Amino acid sequence: MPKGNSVTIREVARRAGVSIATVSYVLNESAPISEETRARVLAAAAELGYRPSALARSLRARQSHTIGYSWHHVPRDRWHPILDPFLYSMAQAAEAEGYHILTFAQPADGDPWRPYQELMLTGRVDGFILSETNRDDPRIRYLLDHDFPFVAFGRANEEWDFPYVDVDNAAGTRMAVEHLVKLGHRRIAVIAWPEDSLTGSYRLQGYLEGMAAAGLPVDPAWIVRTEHSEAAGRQAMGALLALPPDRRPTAVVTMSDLMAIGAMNGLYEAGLQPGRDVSVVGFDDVPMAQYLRPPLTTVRQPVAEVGAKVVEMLLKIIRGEPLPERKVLLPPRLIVRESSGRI
Amino acid sequence: MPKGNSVTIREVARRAGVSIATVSYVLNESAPISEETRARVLAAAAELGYRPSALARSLRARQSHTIGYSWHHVPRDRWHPILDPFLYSMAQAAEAEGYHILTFAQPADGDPWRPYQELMLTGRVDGFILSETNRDDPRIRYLLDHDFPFVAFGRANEEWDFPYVDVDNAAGTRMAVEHLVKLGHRRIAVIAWPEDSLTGSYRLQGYLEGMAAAGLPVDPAWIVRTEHSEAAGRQAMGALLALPPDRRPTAVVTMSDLMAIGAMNGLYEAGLQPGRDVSVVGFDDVPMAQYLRPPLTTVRQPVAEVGAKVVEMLLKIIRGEPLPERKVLLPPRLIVRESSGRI
DNA sequence: CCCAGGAATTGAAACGTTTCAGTTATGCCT
DNA sequence: AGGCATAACTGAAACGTTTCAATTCCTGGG
Repeated sequence: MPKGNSVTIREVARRAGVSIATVSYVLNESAPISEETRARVLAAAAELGYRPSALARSLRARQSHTIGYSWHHVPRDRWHPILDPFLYSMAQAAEAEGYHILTFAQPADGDPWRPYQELMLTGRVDGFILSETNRDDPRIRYLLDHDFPFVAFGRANEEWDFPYVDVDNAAGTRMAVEHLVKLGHRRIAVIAWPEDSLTGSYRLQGYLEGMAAAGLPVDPAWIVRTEHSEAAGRQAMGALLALPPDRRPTAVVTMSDLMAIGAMNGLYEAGLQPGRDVSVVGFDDVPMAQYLRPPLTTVRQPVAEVGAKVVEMLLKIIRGEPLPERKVLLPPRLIVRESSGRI
Repeated sequence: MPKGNSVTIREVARRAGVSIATVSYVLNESAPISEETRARVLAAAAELGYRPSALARSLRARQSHTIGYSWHHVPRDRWHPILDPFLYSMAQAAEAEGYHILTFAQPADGDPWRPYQELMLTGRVDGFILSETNRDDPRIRYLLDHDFPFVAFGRANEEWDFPYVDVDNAAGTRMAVEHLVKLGHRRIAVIAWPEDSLTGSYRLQGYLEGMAAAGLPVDPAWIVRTEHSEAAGRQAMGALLALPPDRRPTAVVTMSDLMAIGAMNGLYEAGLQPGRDVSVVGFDDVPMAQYLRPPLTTVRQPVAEVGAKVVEMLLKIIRGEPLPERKVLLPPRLIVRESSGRI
């Protein structure tokens, strides 16, 4: 049977010959204590290796100093492009302020807000970070209705007023289009997500803005909406290649690196070479992207910054401090590699 | 200022017209209570939406019902091949038993066991899951010395007695070699990790066993030890290709998908085609592997099973239940795709 | 010489549970 | 009818903190 720890404030007090209140005051520097007593308490605490119980402290303060985070699990043929850096930067930012991240699974069935409710009602967390939000997101609805602290990585309904940090998705695809235009492309297609994806609609919008800014017409056949998978990306590329030569796009912008890879594979299947015959641009800049053949031009999201920012904002909310900016949009960066072709 | 929750057992007791002890007994079914009272308490609790405070409960029980997990952060040009499925399966397994996973960051500097110590002494967690263990792992040493509950995904020094679950790495590379031998290869190389990697030494050992079992000699030049990166894999392949034709390997086993990708890129650079001119096998089966050109033959680790198992074992330890098997080795699976060539 | 006032310290309550040790009411046996 | 076991329930302690309110001890002013 392991012990864990068991030295309490009482023992420190006894060893230093003072009351537990004094020990608490010394350790938290929350009351004037004579230098001599202070030194004695500190010494006793150090000798015993005393660390205050986070549990007792939390109970008393009614603050768990914990932040909840859950992510959507994806099937094994896909991946979560940002989980690692996002979670890591959140953990770092939280720990710098004495908080910790509690990760929980999103059960496949049942109301999506259930686990949030449970954590909230049992007082296990002081707030939540959400990611992969969408329009009518039931989790946001729930937290908003119950006035519980949270910050989202991603937006939702325009009319819902809640704090979020998001990447300027439209700017990302706009930059991709601008880059392709600069390379001389005029017929640029987009492999987009279904209409129910809010993030997808921002990215599509960026494409449209980019085309409009360049004064290029958009053939409706160039906008392919399909699900987020490699196979879908491949099929979409097949459909684009089936267009008559004068309408066939010479470049394709996609919603994700996964779909970009599908698109490139679609080109190979047709005997074409990505980056030479047709340019392809992805979104996410997963680590693999740079090692693909050809290396993938893609839009990199400032994931670590988002992670640090959402935590910073959430802690302000939890502490009741004013929140200077409730809605933050961070710019992505276009990483140019060979899949978009040579200049 | 958000409220969180605040309905306590006291209010439930008042509403049901009983003492708080009775409420507790009803809710935990830990004492005989008349059916009538039971119903009244349950009704009161439901009407108030009462959920017991996890904090108070933990303090009283001296159990946080929380498990700590930390992972090594990697630079952006690499990735953590198993974080998502591993963390997810752990969270699921833990939650089924009323536990949660606390994730924390490993600071770049300082003793690696510091964050473990902090969490342990403050009573925030009841135990830890470790991953990416190695020989002389200071975290294992620390937890062992302090007799604190933990289970590792991965092994360490033979003489250290601690509970772990690991994938049978040797079996993985052995299967890879067998597969290649079956395809007719006789000169099979391995791109391995530096000697200080314990996991790497198991995987190398499996390669050696596979070669021995097939009665094939191993040319020392076929064993290239190098760091875990795409560039290293590429250079290693270059070195292998530089061997004289009669010593040049026709197949290569690698320690990871990342290095396999490097190896394949090395082949392309030399104007060769992976899977046709030289076979390549990876390790991990990252989601990308199947979309590579050619799709990568690789060893898949049963990550979700490991996650469920380590949690199951840790909870047994925490609860003081007997642990039937302290050292578990799970078999990996070879996923055959085209990078290893046609039969 | 007394007392106000401040600095340093302490006792005890409170946070919300669980559970031990008791108290009441009921029914049964002799 | 009296005693006693049992069932059902309750009061209070305890988990380890923080912090309010109270207490002690000085010092200096009148």
